[in-house]
Amino acid sequence: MKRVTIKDIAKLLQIAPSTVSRALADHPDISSQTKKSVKALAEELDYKPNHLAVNFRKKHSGLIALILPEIQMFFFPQVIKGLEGVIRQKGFSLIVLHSNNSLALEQENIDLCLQYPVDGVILSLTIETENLDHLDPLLKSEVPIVLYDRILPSQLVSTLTIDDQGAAFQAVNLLIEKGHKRIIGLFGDENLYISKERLKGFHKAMEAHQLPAEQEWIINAKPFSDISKQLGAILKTTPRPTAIFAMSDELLIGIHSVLVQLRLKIMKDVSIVSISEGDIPNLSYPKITHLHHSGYEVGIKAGEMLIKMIQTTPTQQLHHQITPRLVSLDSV
Amino acid sequence: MKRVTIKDIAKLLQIAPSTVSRALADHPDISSQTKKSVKALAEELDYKPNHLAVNFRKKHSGLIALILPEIQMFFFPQVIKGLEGVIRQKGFSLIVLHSNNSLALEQENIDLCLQYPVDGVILSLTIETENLDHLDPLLKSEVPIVLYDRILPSQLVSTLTIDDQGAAFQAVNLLIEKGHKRIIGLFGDENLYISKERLKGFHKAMEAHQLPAEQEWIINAKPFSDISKQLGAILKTTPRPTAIFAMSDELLIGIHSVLVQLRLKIMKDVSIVSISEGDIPNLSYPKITHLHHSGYEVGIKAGEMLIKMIQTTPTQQLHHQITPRLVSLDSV
DNA sequence: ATCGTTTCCGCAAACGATTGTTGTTCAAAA
DNA sequence: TTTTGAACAACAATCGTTTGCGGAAACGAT
Repeated sequence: MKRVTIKDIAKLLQIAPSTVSRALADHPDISSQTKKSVKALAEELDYKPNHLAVNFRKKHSGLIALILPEIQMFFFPQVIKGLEGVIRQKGFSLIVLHSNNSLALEQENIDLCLQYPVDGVILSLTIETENLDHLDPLLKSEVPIVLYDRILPSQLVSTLTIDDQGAAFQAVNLLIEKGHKRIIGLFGDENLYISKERLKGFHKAMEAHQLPAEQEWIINAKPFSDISKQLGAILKTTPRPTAIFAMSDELLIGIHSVLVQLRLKIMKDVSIVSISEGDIPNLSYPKITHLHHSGYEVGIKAGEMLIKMIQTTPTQQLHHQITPRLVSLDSV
Repeated sequence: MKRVTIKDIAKLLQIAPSTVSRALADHPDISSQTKKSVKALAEELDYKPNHLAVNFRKKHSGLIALILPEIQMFFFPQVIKGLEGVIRQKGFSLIVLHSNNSLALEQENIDLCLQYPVDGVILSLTIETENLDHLDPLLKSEVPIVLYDRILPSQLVSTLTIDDQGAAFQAVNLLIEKGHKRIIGLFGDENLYISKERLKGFHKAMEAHQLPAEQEWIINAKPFSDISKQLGAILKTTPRPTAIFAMSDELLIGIHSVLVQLRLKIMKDVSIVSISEGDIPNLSYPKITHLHHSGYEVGIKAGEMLIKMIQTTPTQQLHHQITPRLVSLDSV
């Protein structure tokens, strides 16, 4: 079925297409009489403007790209949820691109963004990404970029992070204040800026209390790898570590099966503090004390930042840091 | 920075834009000489065709919409991963829409799909959706639709499901064959077709072995609700049920904290079989025997079905059912 | 009666690429 | 020499919408 166009309406009403367009847009040049009849007919014919044409004419796509390095279970769905809401409300649509932790794919995704072109990009970097050179084409085309979570510090693009160092510091500090001295640190891939920052926070907290950092108690997990062997081995040493800090939900889940296996009880045998999206800590028993890193909040904020950048010209780079909230539950 | 257009190339080469277009497309009407020089210059100027213009002209957007009723943690990310891969490979992009389990929003999302218009829709229904009437406009515009997972049976659109009844039957049957007679059933929202089907499978298995179905042992959980109280209460009755069937990962996770709380051991005290995406069962200890419902596979298949529909005309409705594989681990 | 001002609307160009049609050139066949 | 037909490329229309500009009509003010 052919769809109704502005021309159809114009022909039926014996007026010019331009008039129809303006009437629909409530242009002041058009009499309220004309507007009324145009709108009535548009309604009747169920006229829907053709985005393809509008976007072409207006030279923007109404598309915002979210480029993900990997599909995480816990964080990413919440980011999407937050982002989608903000974006749709402002009349944009969200397109999702997946880099699969490959720099080459990330590159390819950026090319795609340029071809559309999308109106903005929200980007979390792959493990392989070591600099931001490949963003140059986007920058040159003045496509706003928000880098979040897995970032590299830069003044050329906007960035959105949580206070990674601070969060890790706070978590570990809490454990130490509760009397723990032998603390295991579970981190993500060691090449990630975010892992480095959180590791720094870990070390800072230890140093602040003059505690030695046991190198063997720091685990850097590759994505999707099984940490149970490493963690199990450490938990069998004597004297046994009494607390674990986990920098993500993925790692937190990994802890569970190890503890059950070794018949260790959370809280009684081992205290845990994590940086988490929030669902998993509440589904555990006992519930896990954590620093709440809300993907939902990140999604919303990222969307807001990007839209602000799109709507202001010349584009200004924004930098925002979310302070994670300590959620004290039952694991410490 | 202004981007290079076909006209620019034409002007520089003193030829017509149409010639440039055809040269780039390897049209036989163009001499290889011309083609070579055009391609060389295009390369040099880093010419990228403007999707906005191409799509407008060709009357398709290259967009495929994924409409989700809710953002699940385990299933949905894998679907995206599979889908994104297939789709990008065929030159489409994925846009994600979220209905938040509201029929009104689903409706709105469908409108959006029409306005673009997208080239195809992959849809999982909300809890509130009771019929497919609101898909009519899409159907009339001949936009291919693949309904997956949360479907309603229909001949008007393509459908992709797993053998829900069979999976549940197999799971429960396994438990019964291992000697269990008192089995708890954990299901999703009772209005969902998918819950009904799996419940049917549950009952069929019970009936096949002449076991009574205890109505009180069937739990229908609303999305995101806390099942621990209900489940905890049932597990405290005597004689205690000895096995649990969970129809999803979300429910499976819920079981864990209850069991830890009641100091019940998986396998020793309570056997478990679930229908799962696969990650959670392997992260448990002991690992959970489950019927593997691969989101990744669903994503890929859905993408393939949709693309086949897009590329064949007139559009034919496809119906496919994935048979979940039993993964025997340590929980039975 | 004349000159501004409004008010309202149409004309036509434009966005960038694609494509049906027409035209030119050149060489081979008649 | 004329005809025929490849081979190649230009012309122009087109997709649906927006927008700068110009112009007609109507009205009030001088």
